[in-house]
Amino acid sequence: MPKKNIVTLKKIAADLGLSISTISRSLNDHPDISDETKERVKSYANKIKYIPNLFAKGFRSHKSNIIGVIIPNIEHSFTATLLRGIIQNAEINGFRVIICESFNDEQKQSELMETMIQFGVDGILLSLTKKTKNVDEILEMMEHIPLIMFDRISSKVPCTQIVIDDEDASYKAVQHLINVGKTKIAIIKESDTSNISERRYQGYLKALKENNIPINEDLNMSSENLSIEEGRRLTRNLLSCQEVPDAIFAISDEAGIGAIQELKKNRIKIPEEIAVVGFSNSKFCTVIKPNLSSVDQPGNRIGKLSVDYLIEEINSPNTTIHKTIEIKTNLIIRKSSFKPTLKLK
Amino acid sequence: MPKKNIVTLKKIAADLGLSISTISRSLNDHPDISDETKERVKSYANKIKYIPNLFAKGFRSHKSNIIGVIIPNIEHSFTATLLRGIIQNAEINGFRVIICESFNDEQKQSELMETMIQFGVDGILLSLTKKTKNVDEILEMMEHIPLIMFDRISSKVPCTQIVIDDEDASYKAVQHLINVGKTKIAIIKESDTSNISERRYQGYLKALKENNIPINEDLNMSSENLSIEEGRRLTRNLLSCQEVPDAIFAISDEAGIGAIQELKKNRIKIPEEIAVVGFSNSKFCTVIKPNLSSVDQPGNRIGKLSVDYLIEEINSPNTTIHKTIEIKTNLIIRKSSFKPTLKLK
DNA sequence: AAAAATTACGCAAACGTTTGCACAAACGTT
DNA sequence: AACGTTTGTGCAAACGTTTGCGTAATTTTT
Repeated sequence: MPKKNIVTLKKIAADLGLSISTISRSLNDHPDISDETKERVKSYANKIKYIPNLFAKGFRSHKSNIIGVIIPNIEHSFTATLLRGIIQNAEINGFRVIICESFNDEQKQSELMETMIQFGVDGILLSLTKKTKNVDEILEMMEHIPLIMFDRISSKVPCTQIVIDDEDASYKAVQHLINVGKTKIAIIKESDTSNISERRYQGYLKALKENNIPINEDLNMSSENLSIEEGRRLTRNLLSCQEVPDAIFAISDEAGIGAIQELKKNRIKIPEEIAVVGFSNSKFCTVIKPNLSSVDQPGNRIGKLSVDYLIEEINSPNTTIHKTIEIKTNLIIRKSSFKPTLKLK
Repeated sequence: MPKKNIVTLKKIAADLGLSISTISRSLNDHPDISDETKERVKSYANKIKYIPNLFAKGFRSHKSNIIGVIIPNIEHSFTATLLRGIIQNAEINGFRVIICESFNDEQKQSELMETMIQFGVDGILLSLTKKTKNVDEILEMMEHIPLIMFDRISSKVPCTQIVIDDEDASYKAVQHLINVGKTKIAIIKESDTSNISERRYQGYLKALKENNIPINEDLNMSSENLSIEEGRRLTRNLLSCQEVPDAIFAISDEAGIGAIQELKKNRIKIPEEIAVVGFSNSKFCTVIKPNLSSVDQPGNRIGKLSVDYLIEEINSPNTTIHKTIEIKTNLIIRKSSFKPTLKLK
C-alpha cells in the first residue's frame, strides 16, 4: 500500500518545522510570507512532489476548475475544431473541460445543464439545440453559474455570445456569386426556427437587395436537417421550378454536396449553368468534384474566445457586461463557383 | 445572496430531528436504517431539492465519478463516434467524461495522464499516439489508476484493451478484392511503428497467402500520415511501378480518397482497371465518385465497451484479469470495388 | 427471566485545504 | 521611553460528507 506516502500540507509543515497555514500561504504566494520562506517551502514541496488535493481545494473554495461544454452534435465536423479550440485554451488557463452532447434535444439540454451545475463546474459553454424555443430554464440556471453561448445562440438569453458573422459570411458568398454573373440565386437553408439559418438568410437578402436583384420566393428551400440527402431533394425541387436558378447557396457543406451530386446526375454543368457555394469549409469540399466553394469558419478562434470570456466571467462574476462577438469568415472559392483566375484563360 | 439557502445533510437533519449520519446513511441505502426513516428522509430531501456536494463527497471518498479520455486527434472522424459511445455510456453509469487531445505527442500524452491522475479521475481511457515507443511512464502510472486502452493500443501495456479486429477486417477486405478477380493488390499503410497498421497488414498478408498470391514488396506503400495528399502521392508511386496493381487497399479512407482522385486524374477506370477499398467508412465514402468501399468500424460499441470495462475495474481494483477484446467489422462494398449485384447486369 | 443478538440510531473524528484572527518581534515615530 | 506600524508566522475553525464505534431499545435465544 503506497497510499500512505501521500504528501499533504501537513507533512511539509512537519518536515520544515512550520505551520500548515504558512505552507498553504507560501504555495499560494500570499504577501504575508517572506520571500525566503516561500522559496524554502516551494523548493521542498517540489522536491517531495507535493500534489494538491483538488477535492479538498474545490471543497473549500467552491471552485472546480472545470468548464462544462454542451453541444448539440459531436459528430458535426465543425464541432471538432470548436472543441479543439476550447480544450486547448482551457488547458492553458488551468481548466479542464467536460463535454456533453444534447443530441438536439431541448429537454436533454436542460438536464445536462442542471447536472453540470450540480457537478460543480465553474462555468458553462453552451451551443443550443437547433430549435430551442423555451429558454426559461436556461434563464433560471444562469443565475447560478457563468454562462457563455457560442455557435448556436439565442438573442433571448442575456449572456455573452460568440458566433461567426453569419450575415456577413452569407453576404460575401452571395456577392461572390453575383460577381461571377449569377442573378437567379437559390438558397438552401434550415427551417426558420433556426437562429443561425435566419442570420445567413439575412445576408443573402442583403446582397440581393444591394444589387437590385428581386427576391424570388421559389428559390428559397428549407429543411430541418441539412444532410446530403436533403440537399439532393431540395435541389431536385429547385430544378423543377419554372425558373431554374443559376446558382445555389447552401447553408451547409452537406447540402452543397447534395446539390452538386444532383446537378451532376442531371448533367448540369457546374459552375457554368449552376454554381454552388457551401458553408463550413469541411473536408468534403475538396473531395467532391468539382471542389466546393465554401465559407471557412474559424472554429478554433470561436472556441478560444468562448473560453476567454467564460474565464473572465468566472473570475469576476458581478460584471454583467454581455457582449456579442461576431467573428469574420473567409470565403474559399473553388471550382463549384467560378474561380476568378480561370476566367482569364 | 441566495447562496445561503444551500441544502446540506445538516439542514435535513435539523429539519427532521435526526442526526447527520442517519441522513447520510438513509440517502445511501445503508442497511442499518429502517425503511420508514429512509423513506421519510428521501422524500424530504427530494422535496427541498437536496444536492449532494460532490467536492465533499470526492474529498471523503476519493472518488470523483469522472473518467479521463486521452485521444491522439479529436478531428479524426472515427474519433467522434468513439467519443459519442464513451460519453453516452459513461453518463448512463453516472460518470462524467473529461476529454484531452495528445496531438500525437508522446510527451504530451504522459503529461495529460499525470494531470488527470492528479485531477482525481477515477480511471483513464487511453488511445495511444501513433508512434508511442516508450511505455515506461504509462506502466508506472498504471499502478495508481485503472486504465483501459482502446483503438490505438500497445501489447506492451498489460491492461484490458479494446480494438476492432483489424486483422480480420483487412482479411475480409482483401479477400473481397480477390473474389472480384484482383490479384495484384497494393496496400497503403502507416509506417511500421504503428501497431494498428501492422495488424491490418497481417490480415492483408493472410488473405494473399491463403489464396496463394505471392507477396510483391513493390506494392507495399507506407506513410506517416495517411492524408488525402499522401494517398495521392503513394498512388502515383504505385502507378510508376513496373508491375502496376489492379487493386489498392488503403488503410484509411483519406488515403483511399487520394487513390481514387489520382486514378481518375490518370483516366484509370475504377474498379475495372484498379479497384479501391478504404478503411473507416467515413462520410467521405459516399461523396467521392465512385463511392468508396470501406470497412465500417463500430465506434460506438468500442466506446461503450471501453467504459464498461473501465467501470468494472474501478469498482473492483484488484481483479487483474486483462482481456483483449476484438470487435468484428463489416465491409461495406460500393462501386470503387465491384459490387456483386452489378455483375449480373 | 436472564443473556445474547439484532436493530436503529447518534457521536465525533477524519479527509486536506483556506483564512480570519491573534500575536510576537522588529522597526519607526513622537 | 512609551507608543503605533509593519512584517512574518501560528492557531483553529470551517467547508459537507462518510464511517467506526458506542448504545439504547427491541427482539430472539437459552
